[in-house]
Amino acid sequence: MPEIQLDKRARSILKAVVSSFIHSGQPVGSRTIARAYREPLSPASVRNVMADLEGLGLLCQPHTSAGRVPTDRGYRYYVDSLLPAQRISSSEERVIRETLQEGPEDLAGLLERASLLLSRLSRNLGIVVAPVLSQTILKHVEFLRLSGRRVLTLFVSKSGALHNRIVQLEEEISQAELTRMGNFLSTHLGGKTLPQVRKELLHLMSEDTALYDRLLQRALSLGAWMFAQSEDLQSGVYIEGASNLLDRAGTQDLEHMRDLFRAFEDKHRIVQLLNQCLTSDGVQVVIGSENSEPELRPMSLVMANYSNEENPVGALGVLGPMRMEYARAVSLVDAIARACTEALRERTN
Amino acid sequence: MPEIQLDKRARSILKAVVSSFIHSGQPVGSRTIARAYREPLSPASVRNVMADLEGLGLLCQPHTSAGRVPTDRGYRYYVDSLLPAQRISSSEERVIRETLQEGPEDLAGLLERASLLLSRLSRNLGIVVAPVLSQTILKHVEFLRLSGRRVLTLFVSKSGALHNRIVQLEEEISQAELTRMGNFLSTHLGGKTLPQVRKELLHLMSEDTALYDRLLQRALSLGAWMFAQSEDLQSGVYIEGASNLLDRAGTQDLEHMRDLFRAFEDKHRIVQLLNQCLTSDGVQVVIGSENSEPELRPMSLVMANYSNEENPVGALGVLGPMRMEYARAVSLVDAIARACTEALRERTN
DNA sequence: TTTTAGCACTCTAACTAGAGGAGTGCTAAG
DNA sequence: CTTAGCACTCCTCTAGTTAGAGTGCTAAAA
Repeated sequence: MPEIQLDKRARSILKAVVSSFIHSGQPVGSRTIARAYREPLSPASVRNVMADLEGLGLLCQPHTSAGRVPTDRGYRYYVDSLLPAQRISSSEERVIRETLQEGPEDLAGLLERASLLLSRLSRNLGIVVAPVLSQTILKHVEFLRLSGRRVLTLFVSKSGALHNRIVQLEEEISQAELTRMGNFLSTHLGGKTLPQVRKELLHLMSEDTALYDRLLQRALSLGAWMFAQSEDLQSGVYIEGASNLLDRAGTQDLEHMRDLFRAFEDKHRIVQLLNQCLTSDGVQVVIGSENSEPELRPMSLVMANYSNEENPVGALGVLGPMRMEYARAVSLVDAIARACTEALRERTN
Repeated sequence: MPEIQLDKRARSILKAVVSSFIHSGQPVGSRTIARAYREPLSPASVRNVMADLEGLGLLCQPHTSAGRVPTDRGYRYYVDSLLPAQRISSSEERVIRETLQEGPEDLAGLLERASLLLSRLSRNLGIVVAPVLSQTILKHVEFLRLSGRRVLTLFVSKSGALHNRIVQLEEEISQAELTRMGNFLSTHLGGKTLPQVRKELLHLMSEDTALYDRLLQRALSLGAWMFAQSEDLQSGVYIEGASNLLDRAGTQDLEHMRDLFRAFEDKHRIVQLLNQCLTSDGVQVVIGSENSEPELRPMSLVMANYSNEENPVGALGVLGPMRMEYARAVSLVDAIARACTEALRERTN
């Protein structure tokens, strides 16, 4: 895609068109722009510029005698080069900090609250993806005998996330023995990330098995099972505010909405989509057809990652119509991502 | 509401009208019924009967020259007296059993699967409410020191449900001490239901405090905090299949859908709604305006409860348009509720 | 007494035609 | 380079018309 160079007036007019369309949802005519322009400029002049912008593929007309509407590339230019600097209001900032730092909940609660904030404050769909397991630091392992050979295996991460599964053992084990097994694994594996845990387990198992009593051998194999599986443990996705999307949808968008909702039933795809931004910092904006998922083509996604003390671990964002308020969404996502990072730090210190 | 007595023909025609409307979604004319009738009957005769049914408030016309549509009372009569006996197919039955009994997950996973089954098999919205806390039997208490004075408190129920919160202590406690506290509470409170646990805690605390060392006193107060709060721990709700609802919605139902989705963001209300059926056995059907929630008025809800070995503990159901396939929904909800009860029994034995 | 054919009537959905209006592109003058 | 003027396009809204489905009523048939 060629770099597009626009002179000052063209930039100014493009910005006005996009802003106006975002605000009204109606195609923007030359008169509207001319009126709103600071130095008086005739509609005809505006039309000339708009025709140029259309030639560059930044604007288009729904039909010959309608006003202009931004194309995907138009939005892209707007977001990249024209976005009015905006900070979230200090009162909103405060709400965010208080909501995310005071909660008495576990990690899941924190993330759900974050998603709710994204949704409420942007009036769009809020999405939060839980920390990836590869960055999760193991804190504690516990085995609880539920009944007979049924055992609840659970581990807690340093940031307070809780993962659990139920396993059916081949032979019964007493709770006392299970407790010993849990303590053994907690002591030997605590503080490591899950990939490290897996490696360490393999290492321990390959050592001269005579060193360990039979119980601990079993502990190792149970641990291996637990953490081997943890790859497909779908890390949670927290989606809030579906009704916001429906609110803005016109009657003809109904089909899009159907597809969209159906797509959202496959959480795996959402995770992958959001986790793209684990590798690069800052807020990212994906506009309309740039989207890899066909169902999201008529939408835009504003997203960023959040970190534990060292690395990006999870992602969050706002999904809305292409004519969303990008300036606001960007500052909002940025603020909430930072607040999540902050809240995570507080938990682990 | 007066008992309505209908003769054989009227019942038969009402049934045909409701069935036809459920199937087609179009107002049903007298010709349609006359054609589908086993013994040939003229449209005029059918019209007479239909006029009677309209007089009884069981049918109505969208406008003078349209066919008939069932009223809420019409659906009610159909569900109460005309519902064709139907059992779920044996292959579906098998899918349900396998899905709900083989899963290696915790309780949350089981309930999510149940919700997914309800949604997929009914092509409507599936809703499952987690077991109420008042019936939850405590299995184990655990305290984990996350950092500084931050402690993850968690308890596990007999059926494998896991509840956790994070608490900020006034003074630091070592993990060893926390473990002792957890063991103490597990031993003294395990096997009791949560209300019993609360009572027992109060009792223990009121005893001569000199009997206990300081640590155990702290354990008691932490436990009291933990379980006192557990009342507002929103028991989970698992809702799946929103896109199904959208699929059937016509363009003019868009507003209803908005309201509906907005209502569903308040999970508390959903819990209350479903938990109504904890007190009475069997499948219950709530039709249209019978619904207590105004947003659900254009919808119908088919629901039932599921039990642990003794008592009803949770509820599940299917929400769909008033013209849903009641026969199928009823048998489906019944089957899945039974399967959940069964799966719960297996877990706790 | 019950059923049915016939008929006039009602109301909607779909189509057509025309008026009004917003907005454009082009041209020529400032 | 800007702008006024103008012809043109195309959408949207309204009103009027038609076709069709379905009804209720009446009177004849069973």
